[in-house]
Amino acid sequence: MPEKTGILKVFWFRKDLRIFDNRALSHLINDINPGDKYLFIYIKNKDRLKFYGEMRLAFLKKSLEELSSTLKEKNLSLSILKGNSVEAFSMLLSKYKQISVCSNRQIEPYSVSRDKKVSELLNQSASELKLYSDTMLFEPNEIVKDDGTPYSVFTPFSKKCYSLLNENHYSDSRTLIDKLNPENCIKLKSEKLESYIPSPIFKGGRQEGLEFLKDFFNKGLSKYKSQRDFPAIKGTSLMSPHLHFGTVNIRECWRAALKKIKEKGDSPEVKTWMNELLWREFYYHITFHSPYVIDGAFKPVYDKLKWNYDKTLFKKWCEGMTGYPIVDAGMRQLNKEGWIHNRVRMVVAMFLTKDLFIDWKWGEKYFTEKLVDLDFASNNGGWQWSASTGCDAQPYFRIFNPYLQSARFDAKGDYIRKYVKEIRNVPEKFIHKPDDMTKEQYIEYGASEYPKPLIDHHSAKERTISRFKKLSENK
DNA sequence: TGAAATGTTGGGGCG
DNA sequence: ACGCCCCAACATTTC
Repeated sequence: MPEKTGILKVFWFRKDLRIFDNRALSHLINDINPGDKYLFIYIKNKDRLKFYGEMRLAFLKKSLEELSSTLKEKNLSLSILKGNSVEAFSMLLSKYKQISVCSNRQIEPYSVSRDKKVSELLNQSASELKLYSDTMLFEPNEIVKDDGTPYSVFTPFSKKCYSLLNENHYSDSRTLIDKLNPENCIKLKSEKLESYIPSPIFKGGRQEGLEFLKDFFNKGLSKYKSQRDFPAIKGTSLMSPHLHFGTVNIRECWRAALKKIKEKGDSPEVKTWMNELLWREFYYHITFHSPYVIDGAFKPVYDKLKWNYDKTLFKKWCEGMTGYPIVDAGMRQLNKEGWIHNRVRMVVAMFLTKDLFIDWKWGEKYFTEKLVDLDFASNNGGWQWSASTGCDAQPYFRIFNPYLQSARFDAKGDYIRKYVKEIRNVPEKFIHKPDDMTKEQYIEYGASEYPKPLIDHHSAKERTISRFKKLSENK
């Protein structure tokens, strides 16, 4: 067994798969003395990755490969370790007397408890885990009401964000990677990553993320408010998976928005996007302050709702076979591309929870398995919003009519036609509600294979409202 | 980041 | 010409 050597400085990549403007990495580089040995790691934990869908694994692989080759260009090396985090650091502690680990803080309950365990392990060996703020513009304790308690409503939360926001929150931390002496970079045996077929939209890696951001800055940003709700148009930023894996960071997005405002003046179009970025922030903060949302309603009273647990209905929803074209188009896009347009995300979530009255946790789980951009906080927040179990519950305001949503946001049915091939030749007047066609018309337009609606929206809506009402009466 | 029901208004047809 | 009615379009309220 080799003799244990001196202090090792470790950078632990997690949801920050880039060199550029990486807060913890900037700190590490500043802390490194000329003779210090250092190591870059990513920990491949099979027990966690088994929850990832294949397209998401492909995204992760591509992003890690790109990160690794960026480091290689500087003669530095990324080591991919195996096991869970405690096992990986135990292994390092068996080789090095003392290690100092730098990483960027995560707020998900799982991550918080993992970091606590890692920290305790390291502390036993006079080692440490240092965490920095990078994933969000604000740390959860920074945005609180005047009485010190966290916000549970978005609008006042966002106002507080704007009032406190200054350049320190979004400035480039300038990661001076060139300062490192490559000779001191340790290289350990790396784990292999399995190959999967990527999403047709997102392949992963920082290069793609930057291209998307640039493209959005040039084309979509100044029309964001007016275009973002139409799923047939490329009106959204497509930054979500890159923000999740940190191939592009939140500050780069924020600076892009500010740059646009500087060039073109203050515009509600750009402001709307900034608000969307703050929604992400909001749900992160909610998750941090109310970790019980991982398996329960944000407002616990709604855990008393008696959801349906009908596997047959749920399967139809998963497959995009509900007979509601806009819902089916969304679910088929999810299955095929690992992504759904945000507007349609709300429509399918609303249909599952308010029409089929199936537990939002089932939908949340299915999205977790399928989405490339899956991010716990945004996904959970979005599902609870749709299910009316979250902050600002208000079930009356939270029931979409799938036909009206379809007619309003996909008027010509372009989006529907792209994913629901059975009805692609149906005329506009029937595309949102093929059920209005006669048998002869179904045949005439080649739509005979398309399913009849699983449920009647109007009666389903009434039933759902009465279930919510009953709950508030019993309070 | 709704939808449906209800209320209001104003222009045009028509007796 | 006038007033009444209808109804679309828009606004407000309610769930």
